[in-house]
Amino acid sequence: MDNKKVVTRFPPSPTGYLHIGGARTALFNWLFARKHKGKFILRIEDTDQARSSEEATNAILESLRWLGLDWDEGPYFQSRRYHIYREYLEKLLASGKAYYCHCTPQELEERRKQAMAKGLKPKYDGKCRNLGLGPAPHAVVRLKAPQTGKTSFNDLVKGPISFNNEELDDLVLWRSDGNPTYHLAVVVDDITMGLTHIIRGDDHVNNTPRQIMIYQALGEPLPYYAHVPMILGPDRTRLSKRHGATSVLAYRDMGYLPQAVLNALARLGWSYGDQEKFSIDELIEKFSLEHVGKSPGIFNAEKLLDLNAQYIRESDTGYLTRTVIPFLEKRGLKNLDETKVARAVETLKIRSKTLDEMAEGSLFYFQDEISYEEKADRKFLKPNILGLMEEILERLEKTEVFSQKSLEKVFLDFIEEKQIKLGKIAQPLRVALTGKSASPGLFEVMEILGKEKVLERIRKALTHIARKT
RNA sequence: GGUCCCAUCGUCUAGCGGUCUAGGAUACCGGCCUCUCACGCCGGAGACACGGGUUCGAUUCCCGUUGGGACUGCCA
Repeated sequence: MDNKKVVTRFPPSPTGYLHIGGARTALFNWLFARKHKGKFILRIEDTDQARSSEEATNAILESLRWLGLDWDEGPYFQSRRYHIYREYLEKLLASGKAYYCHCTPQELEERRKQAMAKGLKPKYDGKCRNLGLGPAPHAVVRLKAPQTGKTSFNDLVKGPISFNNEELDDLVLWRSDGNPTYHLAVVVDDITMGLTHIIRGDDHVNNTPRQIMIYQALGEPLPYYAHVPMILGPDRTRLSKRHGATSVLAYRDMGYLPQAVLNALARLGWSYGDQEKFSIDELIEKFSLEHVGKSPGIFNAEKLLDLNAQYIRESDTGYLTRTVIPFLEKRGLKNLDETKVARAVETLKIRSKTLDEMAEGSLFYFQDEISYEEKADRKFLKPNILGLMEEILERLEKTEVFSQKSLEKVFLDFIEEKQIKLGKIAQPLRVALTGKSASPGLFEVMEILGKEKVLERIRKALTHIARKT
């Protein structure tokens, strides 16, 4: 097995969107496969007909694509592979490793209760185990599991794990409705697809001995197991919808960059010394199961936000421009001039934590009319500034070249003459031009807005202030 | 309840017996820079759950306690 090509998989069940935890499992499998030049398979586990949906499948595929986690094979759908599971089931039946069980769910429920009442384990009591029953309308097929001894495996992240077989019971392999159960389908798929490494959430640790028993009953070699700790919500319970934004697509829609999400996910549970930032290539190069931690972690949304801000700061302006445009359009802006968007992006890169924030912060560049933030209006657009503003308007009217450099000169000369601080005039002007008290640098704003727009907005502010007197 | 897993700053984590008066990141608090907001820089506060061993020496190894999580389905 050691010299065999590595094969990993991501097997979501399409019962909902892809959440952070699932995405991390997918990422680890993907990284491990890429690192070892192996194969990464996508498999949709839709044996639960009632809960599976096509929308969920599509959302999962879209999430993986957005993250850039490409698969080499699949997506396979378990619902289309029943003949294979059936074939393996027959093998087990033929070899006496599995048997038909005629107990009804109600009977089982009853006996489970009784066992609990007596303080015994609520497991299947093995009633039909040696009855030699055949198929029947509501029969299920169970694995004839070993009842003594131990089932052990060496987990690649947790180390040796062992279970007493007395703890386990004869699990159902085939349901009375004619469908395979999860355990059978998983094991048969993993065998037939040639899986070498099973990297999954540690909520599966307890399932592992059952699955190992199926491998053994089938006489198949075991894969390596690596159980990654769960991701918890802030209340330390398993991450779920209750914890707010947990879906990958939600982060996309909030204006996160896929690299930032990937980076954050990788660092949740895995580490490489003190390094915090990794490019995809670096992740592939440096990822290893040995450095995956054993303890569960809480998803740190603040840190992701900061990482996102860093990636935005460092991203190529052209790329940011293309990705921010949908966020501007979402705000009703049409026919955007890409060159102008790029210039706006250039000024907002270092002050935006998300693309959504960037879009919000750049609205004033594109709107015909801006509105003043109430507080900013009250604080800076006061009558006492009228004089200075009129004077600077005059100078700007006379300024031919509206470049940052020349504008800066105009202002420096102006404050020198007037013996005032730049802030004195800069803040009121900022509000006049952007509507806000915080914005990119005044001169870059003016350059991008252009002379015409700048003059227009200053004049508008002047009438606005005049009305207050 | 039973089984299994886990336990370093609020959070993510480094640490694989002495290098630890425990390092980084984030968030928080000061300061500097400055036309605002950011960025950047400097500084601050903040953790080895507890109790036994093993050892010359434990954050690191073993056991127990406590705490947390997962599983306990004809769901995956």
